[in-house]
Formats: sequence, C-alpha cells, structure tokens
Amino acid sequence: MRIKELAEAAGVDVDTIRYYEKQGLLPEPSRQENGYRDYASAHLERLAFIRHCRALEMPLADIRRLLGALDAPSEPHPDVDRLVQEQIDKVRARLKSMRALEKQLLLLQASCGRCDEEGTDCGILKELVAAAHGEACACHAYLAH
Amino acid sequence: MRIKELAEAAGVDVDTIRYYEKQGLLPEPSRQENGYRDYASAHLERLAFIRHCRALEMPLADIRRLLGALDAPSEPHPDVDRLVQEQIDKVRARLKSMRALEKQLLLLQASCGRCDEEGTDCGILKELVAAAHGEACACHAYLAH
DNA sequence: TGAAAACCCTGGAGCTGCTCCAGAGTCAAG
DNA sequence: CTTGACTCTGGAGCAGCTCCAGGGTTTTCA
Repeated sequence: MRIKELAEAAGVDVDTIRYYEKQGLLPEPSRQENGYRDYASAHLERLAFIRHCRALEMPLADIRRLLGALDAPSEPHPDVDRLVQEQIDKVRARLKSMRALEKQLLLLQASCGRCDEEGTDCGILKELVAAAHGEACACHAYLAH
Repeated sequence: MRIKELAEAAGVDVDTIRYYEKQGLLPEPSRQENGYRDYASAHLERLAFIRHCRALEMPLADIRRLLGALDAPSEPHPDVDRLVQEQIDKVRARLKSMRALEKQLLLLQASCGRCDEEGTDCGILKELVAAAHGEACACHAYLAH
C-alpha cells in the first residue's frame, strides 16, 4: 500500500502519516525500490487506533503509551486505566468552563442595543469594558483554566 | 508603572504583555531613561479588556477588531455583534462534541476489567482496538470537528 | 561599600498537532 | 514526449503563549 492509499483508507492527510512516523507512533514501513513507503495492513490498523484515540482528544504522548501497552500485551500496564480517567477529568473540566462561557457570551449578546446601525453606544463594548474593570465580573473567577 | 507591576495588576505573565505589544494589541508604552517600559493606567485598562475577551476564548484577531471599534467609538462597527455571535456558535459546537466525548470515554472506562493488576486482557485496549476497526464505532461519526 | 538578588532588555527557540511548501525525483496515460 | 499525479526530504507556519540565553540596571542588605 502506498501512502496515499493508506491515507484515504484511514481518512487522514498524507502529511499526518509522515508526521506520526516521525513522532514514533507509526513504525517505519519498508520501502519499495524507488524509495516509496510500502505499508501493510498492520499499519492501517495502528493508524486507525491512533485516530480513534485522537477523536477522544488524547494527546499523542498518551497514545504512545497506549501503543506501548498494546505492543506488550502480556505485561501489566497500570497506565491505561489512569490515562482514560485523566482524559475524562480533562473533558469534564473543559465542559464546565465551556458552559460558563456560553452563559457569559449570551449575557454579553443580550446587552447589545442594535449598535450595527446606530454606530454608537454599543452595549457589548460597554459591557466588555465594564467587565474588564472588574468588580462585578464573575468570568475571571470561574473561567480560570 | 513598570512591566512587572502591570503584569501583577492584570494577572498575566510579563512575557504575555510583551507578546501582546508585538502583536499590536497593546500600544507601545513610553520608555524610562534606562529603556524600561513605562506604563500608564490606560494600558492596564486595555490589558484587562484583552484578558476578559481571552477568558471568553476569543482569538486575538477578533480582539484586535474589538479594540479597533473601541478606538473609534463614533464610527459604526457592525462587526461587534457578529463576532460575539460567532463565538457563541463556536462554544456551542464545542460543547456538543465534548459531551459526546465524555460519553465515549465513560463507556471505554466501563469496559476495563481491572487490567492494572492482572496485566492481561485489558478491556480498554480491546475496546479501543475494536472501535478503531470501525463498523460499530460511532465516535468518528459524531466527533467530527 | 560591595556583593547578591531581583528586575529589565532583545531576539529567538519551544510547545501541540498538524498543514503546507519548495525543490526534486518517479511513474502512468494520452 | 509531455503532462499530470504521485512520491520523497527538510523546513516553515499556525495560535498563544512560555521560557531561555546573554546582557544591562536597580535594589537590598550585611
């Protein structure tokens, strides 16, 4: 399989494949006589695994560990459980702050008094300035990242 | 005010201030005789505004536009409203995918059969491999970003 | 008084996870 | 035999910072 075939099969960019190889996530494939990379089905499997983990927003470093666990199936891999838990925690923290974010933005939007046409006295800008001034601004408190 | 004072007043890193200056978000302050930056309270105000917008996760380019609107209060600024709306849309899309993410991760976690101690037959890894194989995997469908 | 600590400057590299580009080689179709 | 599609490598670019090296300045305190 040449790189473009693999890319299409996995639904990723050709460059991404080469990037994963450079990062040590995908093993170097054998080469054809002309120097082109020559992939086997094992590569597609591994690439699909990586993409699935990425869809779960795991960082590449974590995926590397999972792959290591996959490669040594008979050894204990206490990391796996923890990685998933950490990922869940990350996602939940992010969810919380995104919900606060949405609320703030909606408030902000509501404060706008049709500034598009009038061109003056924009409620949104006023609100942002006031909020930046601080005392009454809750955002900075609970939007900490 | 020297840069560290400003940084502490706004709760940002000194480097971040210099970065904003380089990016044209913060006007260049005057300099003391020794070449140190010398900030006025207007800088603090502007920096607080920027940080507030960043807390709402607006990209710097959008903030630049808002600042432009602030600097020309008598002119019409039809962008402001739209920027806020776009930001709301972004946040909502992200919320949706994060919720799906959380669900997937919880399913994944539930599939683990105490692999930490046994060291073999990790349900999570099996699940990830199976999911990567594809047919029954919903993640890739609705986690598209 | 003098030394050490803490601050400031600039320019540039590093982080993540790709994506894109230049410049060159290879291969198949018309 | 030319055109177009593919491949290779190495490196730059994106966002939004953060950190570092190598130098100068100011403050502190013994």
